[in-house]
Order: sequence, then structure tokens, then C-alpha cells
Amino acid sequence: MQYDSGINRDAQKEGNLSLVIRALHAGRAETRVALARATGLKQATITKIVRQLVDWGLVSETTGREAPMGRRPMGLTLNADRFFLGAARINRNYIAAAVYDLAGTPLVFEQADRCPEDGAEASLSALAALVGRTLARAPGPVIGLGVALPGPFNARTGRITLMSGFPGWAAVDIQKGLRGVVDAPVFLEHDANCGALAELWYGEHRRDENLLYVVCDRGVGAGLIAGGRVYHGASGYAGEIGHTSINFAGPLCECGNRGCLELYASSEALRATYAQASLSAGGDAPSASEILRRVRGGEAAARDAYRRVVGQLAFGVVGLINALNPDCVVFADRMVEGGELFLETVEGVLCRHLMPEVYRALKVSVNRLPGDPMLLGAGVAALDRLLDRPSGAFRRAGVS
Amino acid sequence: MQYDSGINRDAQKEGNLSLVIRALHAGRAETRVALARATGLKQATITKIVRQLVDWGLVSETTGREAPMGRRPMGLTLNADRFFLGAARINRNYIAAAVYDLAGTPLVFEQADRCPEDGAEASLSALAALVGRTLARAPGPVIGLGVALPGPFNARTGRITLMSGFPGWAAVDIQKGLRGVVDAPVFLEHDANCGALAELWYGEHRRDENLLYVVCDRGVGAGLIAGGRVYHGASGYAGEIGHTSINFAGPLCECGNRGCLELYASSEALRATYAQASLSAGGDAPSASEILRRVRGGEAAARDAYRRVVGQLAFGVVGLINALNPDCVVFADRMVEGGELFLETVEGVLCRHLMPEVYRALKVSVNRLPGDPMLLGAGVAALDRLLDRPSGAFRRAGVS
DNA sequence: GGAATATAATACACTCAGTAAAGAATGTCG
DNA sequence: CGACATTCTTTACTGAGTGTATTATATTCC
Repeated sequence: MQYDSGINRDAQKEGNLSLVIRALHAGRAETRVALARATGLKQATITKIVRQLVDWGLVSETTGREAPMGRRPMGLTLNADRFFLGAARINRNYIAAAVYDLAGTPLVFEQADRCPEDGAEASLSALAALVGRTLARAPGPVIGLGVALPGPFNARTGRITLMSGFPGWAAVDIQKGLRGVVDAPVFLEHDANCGALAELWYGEHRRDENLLYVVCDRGVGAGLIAGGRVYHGASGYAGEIGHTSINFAGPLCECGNRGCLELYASSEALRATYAQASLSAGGDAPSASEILRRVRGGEAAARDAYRRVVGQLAFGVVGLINALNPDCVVFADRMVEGGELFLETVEGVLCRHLMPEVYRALKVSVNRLPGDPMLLGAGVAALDRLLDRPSGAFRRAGVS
Repeated sequence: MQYDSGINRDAQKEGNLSLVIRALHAGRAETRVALARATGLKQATITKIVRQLVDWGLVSETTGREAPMGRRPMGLTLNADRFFLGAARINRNYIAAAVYDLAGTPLVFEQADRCPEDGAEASLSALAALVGRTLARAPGPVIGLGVALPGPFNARTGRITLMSGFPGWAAVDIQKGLRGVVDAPVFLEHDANCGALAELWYGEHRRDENLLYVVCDRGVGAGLIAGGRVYHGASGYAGEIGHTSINFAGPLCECGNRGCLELYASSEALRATYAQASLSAGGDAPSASEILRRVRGGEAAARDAYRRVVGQLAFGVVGLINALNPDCVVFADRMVEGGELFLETVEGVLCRHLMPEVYRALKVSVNRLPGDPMLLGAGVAALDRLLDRPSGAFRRAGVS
């Protein structure tokens, strides 16, 4: 396994380029002097680097804001509309593709239902076609394609390693299957990590280095950012908390374990809890979306069931927070759509079960990004990795 | 907050120096060519760097092993006995100090009982005196002092932030208190992280990048290595799993939560379980050490109690493993001293409660380092951080 | 207005970490 | 011995970052 690799002259330059681009994107600096301060590099160096970025068309100079004294600094802005990011997503229910600009604005978006019975080969072809169509409508050069996968994957082989509901997918090389339709590098990422990245780049937590992104719909998973970088763990299973037991005497799960979090905190759990509580076992249990509508509408039984299930989700997340001590936790996906009751319940549980010192320092929030945050995050994942070698990404595409 | 800082020429050089030293220490390369391959740097560069290290006295050339053809390579060895590491530890029960060489061999060791009633100021003075005495007996230059602390601390202020059994300690600046008695930089680290570092540098897991080090005695905690670096989390509380609830209907804990792991998996829990099971509630419950002796001796009641408590510990760790997906888990401290029964029990629980893909890739082991692994780890913590700027550490001390 | 001052950005010579290329050193093999 | 093969060093070179002086542009104060 390749350990850390040495810093040759190339790595030095690329690293500093990346650093400057990231600082500009995050709004951590808007002038050359500020960049020098933020990076620790000297002004002369920043001048050189910025000139490079301006040459590529990635950065523009604007009239800077007023200064109390001295020469007014030139403002620097990342041009969001000159390079574009491709994004794709495979889900239990659908496949989707999009093109984003560097500000995270979706410019093209397409979605299609997934046909699980089609088999992996055919589904991958369908996704490739969808992606090809979408990226063809991009208004400019697409520098990379990110793919949000519904579960852990093997980064070396480009294959999903485990995912109920995706039989046969372990046999297809997703990265390879998409490389043909795109004239840019393709990057795979777990969708929960995509969500975390989207939050880190475009959400309310851009300054945080340690972020926990909890996804809860039919399953429960988490994306992890540690020290500003995605954390995958040894084999890509970091954050797979859905099958962590929160009750060792609980009911049997399909995974063979007992009392898994998914049995207590998921859309299915919500349906079961609601059906049982409302005693309406006569008819079919309403869908999770319907129950969530009733929660927002104020129906007492729905709210009770929701409170209970969300409380159990929060209880499961307590263990994660104690393990990771993140700066912030963001919840996302369908289960958060119960209105203000969600955060109320979660914060109540966290307050009771976390150590006070940890709870006080913790920021808890719900996804507020418009659109599909994990699809956006797929684009971010591509950008994040492209910034390991910025010149490779922007120089070529910039010459137009 | 200082984000990533730019790579100036200095950082480049120091980074590559560090990389070479780490590669040599880990035995990942023993010749210049191997170093070039391992780091990605060119041979000419390695020649320069190695010359520097030889000048400092850190590296020696040996007669290399035979080669099938061509010139025989010169072997390179890290001189373990030219620079030395100071280590200190504060614990519930004792304070300790030691001097290690770079091979992790203890050369000087002193220990003293802690007097909790003395107050923080006096205890710190006692520790400082102990450290001073110990380091004075070092056979050569001590390049840094690492201090293993019994709980989370604030790296900025040098203060313990929370620790039951350490009243008043939040008010004293430990780093400052020790800086006076040592003519070298002082570094603080959580003792669980120290253990993890010791395992990473001198244990059986030197090639692993993600390591989980579980410490269990009167309390339960964990040290985390992510991507080869210690992971602290947002405020140093990462790995504090002792007060994670594994049973939301469990008994009340002193922390205010219910069913905390510490109530089920600790030396106190072992005593309680054993006392209850053996029905010997008439007399005093035997000490944990005594029970562990009986476990090794084969007493059925002791083994039953031990199995149960260790099983609960493992159950608590399952959540951590699912969250982090480490390459390996190492258990340490008093609770592992039950002989082969420990690993048997732990592996049984992990096998049942982890996802098969995660369990299969996971290495589980028990601390086998001689002596006090966390005291050794304190020294490693110092070394690890000194290697952020190797020239600062070795150049000065090398001129003798 | 004009001088003094302050801040931003650039120009230019310079430093030195890393490198390409050639050569020296040291081994095996026929 | 000479023909390889491999390791290590030397030399001249490249170029990223930098110190310093200079230029550009603002405010302030007389």
C-alpha cells in the first residue's frame, strides 16, 4: 500500500494551488493579502499563483471593498461558470445525473426510475446513457464526474461491495462503465459521504473540519469528514451504523444481528410504529411520506410515532458522536421531513445522553440544501479529488 | 482557526525528512533505493537527505544484505541510542516518568503513588520533580517530552478539561508546569491515544493506518488513529465511549445518563458481577486483580463473570468499529489480563454483531508490549510531533 | 493642492530542494 | 579480464518560493 508520498516540486506547487482555490471557494479570503495570511505563503508567491488561476479563467478580479487606509485591495472571485462538475447517483428508487457549476447551482438535471429487475449490466448501461445525455448539455467543460453510490465500495476495483437491493452489482465495474461516456476523470463515493461533502462545501458548516452526516430513510448510514477530508476507514465501511445494535435483546434483523438501529429508526420503523399505535391495522399502513405529512399537519398519533422513531435514531447517533466528537451533525434524507419536531426531538435526546462538554460544543442541524444534496455531493466529491492536482483539471479545460 | 498551511520550501524539506525517518523506523525501507521507491522521491534526493541524517548521527550505514546482481546496497539503520525520548504519565493511581531510546527500550523508569488529596498544584510539582530526576539520568540528549493524560484536554490551554478523580486539575497548565524542568518541547496527549501510538510504532500493527485502541480498567476509553495520525475530534473527546449508553433502560450513571458502557464493562463491573454471581456477598468483594487471577486459574464463577463483562465491553466496541471501520482493534489495560479467555470472548461477540465483511477484514488483538504501553506511547507522541519538524529536533541535539 | 502615511501588488534577483543525466563504485557472470 | 547490473554520488540545472525594493493607489493632515 502506498503510504504518504514525498513532496516533490510538483506536489508542492499543486498543493499550494489547491490550498488557494479551496480558500477562495470557502470565502476564507477574497484578496491576495488575505490569501497570504490564510495560507502562510508570501504575497509574492500568491501573486504568482493567482496569475496562474486568472490565466486559466478560474479566478476573476473585481473591485475590492473599501479599505480604511492605503491602496484598495483587488477582490478575487472564483468564476463559477467556466468549469463544470458532472454528478451521478444510483439509488434504491432512481438513477439521476446532473451538471453543476462551481457555485453548486444545478444547470442540467435528469432522473429516471430504476428497474431493479433489469440486472446490473443493463442498469449500468442505462445510467451511462443518462449521464452521457446530461453531460452533453453542459454549457462548458466538465472537469470531472462524481458518482454517489448507495453503499460501501471497493475503491480499487470500482465495485459495490455490499448492498441489499443491488444483486449482481458486485460484479460490474462502475467506474469503468462510466469512463467511456465522459471525457473526464470519474470518481466514486459513498452517497452519505457525498452528502457530508456537499454540506462542507455549500452548507452551513463550511468552516468545520469534523462533520457527521446522518442519512436516514429506509436505511441508516453516516458520512464522515475528519480533519476536512472524507474518512473511509479500512475498507469503506466507516459510518455504516444501520446495523449497529442499540438493544442486544431486540428483535432479529435480516443481517443476523439483534436490535439493529435500522429496525428502530427508519421509514419502515416509522410505518410500523404508526400502524401499531393508531390501531389501524385493519387497512394497509400508510406510506412514510404520508405519515410525515400528517406529522407536519399536527396529527397526534403521527407525531407520537415520529417522536419515538426519531428519538431512537438520535439515540443511535449518540454512540457515533461519542466516538468521533465532531464539530457538527447534519441529518438528511426523508426522515427529517417532519418539520421542527425533528430537531426538537433530536436535541432533547442528545442533550440527555451526551456528556455536557460535548453537547455544548456540538452544532446540530438538518439538511437545508435545495435539490438532491447527495447528487450535489457527488459533484463535490469529484471537485475535491480533482483539487489534488488542480493543474491537471483546469489547465487543459481552460484552453478554449 | 489555522486551516491547512501552505507548503513553503521549509515545509517541503521537513516533510520529506520526516517521511524518510518514518520509513526507516517502520522498517519499510533499509536502503537508499528502497527509500526512493517508498517515498516517490528520486535517488539523488534521497542521497542528500540521508547524508543530512547521517550528519546528525540519526542514521548509520551498515553492510547491506546480499543482492542477486550488481553493487551491493548499503544498509541504513536508525541509530536508536543517540537521541532519547522523555515520557510522563499521570494516572488515577500513580505518576510515572521514563526515558526511552528510539527503539522503544526503557532506559530509566520511575514511578510514585499519587496523592489525590494533595491538590493539583502540589501534584503537578511532584510530577515535575519526578520528571526532572528521571530525565537527568538520560544517557544522551532528550529531544522531547510526551505526557499521557488520563482524559480529554484542551491543547490550546494545556489543561485537562474533564476528569473525575482530578479535582482542581482544570485550573493548572500542565504543559507550562513541566516546561521548566525540561530543556526540550513538551507535548500533551490523551493516554488512550498514547497507547494507540505505541502500538502503531512498536506493536504488531505498524503498517496499519486506522487503528482503534480500547482501554478498559476502571473506566473505558479509546484511542483513535485515522489515516496514520491521531484523531482528536473537535474538542479532544473523540473515543470517549465510557459514557455511551448500551442500554437506554439501564441503571443511572454518575454522568446522568443511563446504561453507560462503564457500568457494564469495567473492573468495578467485574467485581459487582462476580460478587453477585458467587453469592459471597457476605464478605467484601475481592479486588479486580484477584478476580483476574482466579479467571486465569480457571475458577468457574470468575470465568463466568469475566465472560459476561468482557462480552459487554466487546458489545460496546461494536458500535465504534461500525462507525470507524478500523484495520485493527487492540485492547489494553487491566481488564485484558484474563488470559486467552479475553480474546475468545471478544471475537465471539464481534463475529456475531459485526457485518461479516467488516469482521473478516478486522484484526483483533491484545496489548503485548512490555511495561507500561501508555507511558511508552507518551514518548512516541513526542516523537510523532517532533517529526513535524525533524531538523528542529535533531540538528540542535546532534551537535555534541 | 501637496506632503506624509498606509496598504496592496508587482518586479527582480536570489535561494535552495528536488532532479536529470552522467559517471564512479562495486558487485556478478562468463 | 571484459560485459553487464545495480547502487550511489556528482554536477549542472530547474523552478517554486522568497526578500527587498519599487510601483500603484488609497486616506489623512496640514
